[in-house]
Amino acid sequence: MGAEQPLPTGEDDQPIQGFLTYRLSRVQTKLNAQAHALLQPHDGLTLSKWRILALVGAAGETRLSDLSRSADLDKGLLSRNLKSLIEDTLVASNGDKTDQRVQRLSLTPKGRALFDRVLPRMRERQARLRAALTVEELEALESALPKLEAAADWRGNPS
Amino acid sequence: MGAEQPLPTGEDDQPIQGFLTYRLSRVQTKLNAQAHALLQPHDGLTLSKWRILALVGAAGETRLSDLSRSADLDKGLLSRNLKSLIEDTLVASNGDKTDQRVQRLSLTPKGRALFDRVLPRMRERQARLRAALTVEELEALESALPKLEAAADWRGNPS
DNA sequence: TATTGTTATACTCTATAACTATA
DNA sequence: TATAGTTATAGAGTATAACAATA
Repeated sequence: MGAEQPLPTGEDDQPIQGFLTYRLSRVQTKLNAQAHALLQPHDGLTLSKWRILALVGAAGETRLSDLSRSADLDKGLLSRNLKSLIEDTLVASNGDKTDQRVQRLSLTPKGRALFDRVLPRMRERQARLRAALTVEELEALESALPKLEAAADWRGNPS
Repeated sequence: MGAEQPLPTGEDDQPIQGFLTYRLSRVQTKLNAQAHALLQPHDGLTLSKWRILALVGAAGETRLSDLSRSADLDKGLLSRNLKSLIEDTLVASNGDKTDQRVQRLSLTPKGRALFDRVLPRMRERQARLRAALTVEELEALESALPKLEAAADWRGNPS
């Protein structure tokens, strides 16, 4: 067991409300509620469904395994949400001729119409969120997020 | 602004993967998984339970309605988690003499011991997350989060 | 009437894994 | 053996609201 250097915390008595993760979580909760409120009037879209709809729409044509890899989404979640989107005739699923395991996914006209109706609202949301920040904050945020994502892999020493 | 074309991946229409909220959500998912992994070995604490335990621990003595207000937590969530914490004899609940609706909450010795055991690990986590960022990123993040929280109140124009 | 706290309902999300059918 | 995708399960978070007891 190597002696580890204590990390410079600087704020050793910080209460839990001050934890970065606590405040991130609060913001995330509010952002989710906002997304829910914006999406709900549109065919009862959930955030997951909207994201999948948008990913399929952006890809033009894709498949479940590609979405799972590129967007780092669970394939079970994808499968269940896609099933629902297909039942609502928002997404079309067509068998691939050369690989019969594969379903080729694309938006139906109805799905495309929904996508085109919702996207501007979600873009406006993004624009408003960005507008609430200074350029410096925005840039720092963009560079900080992948670092936090990487640091979230730490799992502690099994002491 | 001209008419926007929802092209597959143009330059001025940012794909959904680039949305700030999308990336925040990814980070949040990983942070939650990290917290879960760190807490799980300690009496199967969930993140909610840990937070409530920590809030009670920090307050010394408090009550459900105070926690709900100060930490902006749902009282149903609080009640259910507290019930479980009380069953595990981690939190003590004592009736208030002057107001019989109120339960006064505090940590039991067992709860205090768990708190004291877990807190250093969670502090180290915070320190590591902070250490992954530059001072500028950290400061920008701290000033950006409340702004995002406020901007998340926007609900769109009912067009 | 308002507040404190409990409980019920219902849905979503996350994680895991068993399972099939193809390749 | 590996991959594509489905399905089941279970736990956790979230939102809403009905409800009882007390103030």
